[in-house]
Amino acid sequence: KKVQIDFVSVNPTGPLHIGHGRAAAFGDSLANILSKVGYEVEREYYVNDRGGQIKRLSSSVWARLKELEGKKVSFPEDGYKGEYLIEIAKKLKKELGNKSSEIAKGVDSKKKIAQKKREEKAESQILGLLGRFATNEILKEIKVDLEAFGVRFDSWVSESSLHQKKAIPEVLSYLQEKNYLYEKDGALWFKTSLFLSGEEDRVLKRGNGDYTYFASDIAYHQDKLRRGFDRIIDIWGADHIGYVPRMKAATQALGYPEGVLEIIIHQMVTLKRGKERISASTREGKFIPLKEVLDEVGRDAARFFFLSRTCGSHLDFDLELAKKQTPENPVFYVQYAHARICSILENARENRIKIKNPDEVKLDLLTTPEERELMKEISLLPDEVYEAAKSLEPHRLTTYLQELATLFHQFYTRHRVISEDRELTQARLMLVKAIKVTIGDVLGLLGISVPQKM
RNA sequence: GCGCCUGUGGUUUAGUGGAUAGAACGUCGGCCUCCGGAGCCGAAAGUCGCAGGUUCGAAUCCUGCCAGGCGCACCA
Repeated sequence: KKVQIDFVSVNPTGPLHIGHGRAAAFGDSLANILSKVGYEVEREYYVNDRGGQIKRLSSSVWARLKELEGKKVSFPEDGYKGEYLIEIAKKLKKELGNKSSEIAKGVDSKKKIAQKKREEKAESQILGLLGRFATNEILKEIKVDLEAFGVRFDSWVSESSLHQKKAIPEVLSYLQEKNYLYEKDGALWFKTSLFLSGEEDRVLKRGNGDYTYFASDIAYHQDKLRRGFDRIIDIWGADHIGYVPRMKAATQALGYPEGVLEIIIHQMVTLKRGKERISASTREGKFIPLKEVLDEVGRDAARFFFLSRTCGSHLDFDLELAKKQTPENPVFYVQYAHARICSILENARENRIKIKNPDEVKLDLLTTPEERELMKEISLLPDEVYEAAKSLEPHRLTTYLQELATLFHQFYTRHRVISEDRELTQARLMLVKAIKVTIGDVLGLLGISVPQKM
């Protein structure tokens, strides 16, 4: 069966921040888990590279560009205030050389009213150019950050490619045929209320002829559904919660059964610095970049932290605390168990102990409570993975790993693996090897590294 | 105002209607002749937001209330 997971899909208007890290860790790990239980999984990133936000981005870049040229500008009120746009403006200036300033000058100086039309045209052209450049640059940064976080996508689909394919008018005429649309106040509306009581009808095509985001999103989902997936999973932030019913209604309108589209909402990550709460806003430029978190607490610790909690819980991320906790982070507890086992196996090798074939080893020698608990725990692995896949909850696996590591550390302090008793040594080496494989597999599913040494 | 989500020791949290609610951090006290002390053992710390209800049995299901988060556009 084929499943597609759409996650992160951050608008290319700013770098990834801490909240996106949660979605990235969650989606990536979920993809690993589903693939482990036999699904053919595709990871997709949808790029919203059109619309009002890109216009705002463009004018923000333009303002930064003018600033660089020493002009006083009033920064657009609803613009993106983050400093990353200054870097992009610098880059833009370098690549375009003097050309940009000439164009900007031409537009800036409004001399005659007759010129106004031409200026407006030039302005929209420049903004378009700036928008494409900035979007591109930001997307590049996003890809670098994702790579550093160990997340790779199989497929990137952009909103503008849907426009090029004329996918939106196509899907609208389909809905029109089905009689799911109507005109009112010069706009084209979708009968959401037909599918869900309590939902209001929504505009798909505005009075000025532009399509709304909802319209292109319907086209996008139709495109996905046509690609033949048995399941489509969208992972969205809580700020899109109100959008869920609408999207599900649209899927039904397109003639697909309820349940093909699953939408997982992960709650926001609220940032704390001591007692002060900071809401992560890209627009205001107030956010902690994911990159910064990775540099400070590390990829493994960050992923484990995000994956230790249910995605429905509101998460307080205290950067100071996270940094402080780094050496005590449970991820090291688990990794340490693995490294210890590697060290035991290395020790066995140095003592020239040959590890026998499984069928030659007397496992019934493992009779201590610690050994029995460990064997029981290891045998739970398939169930744990299956349950994590079924419930779409990767965090079960972090809990499992901690339990397994605890049992191992207890066993380790109470019993020696390598001893005079050769038969017992063989049995324990086998046990310990099984634990190693188990920890390695699960850490792999979580996208966390599996160190031989620490 | 309406909708969705969340409330579990000081802090961060796990918990698929079932036994004495598990951990981790922090606090206090122990454990290195011997495979890695990033470890182990122990202690203090909980009216599972509050109040009802369903049930033989509720942190878990239902209702109401309180607190916090996120939404409620011809924005994306």
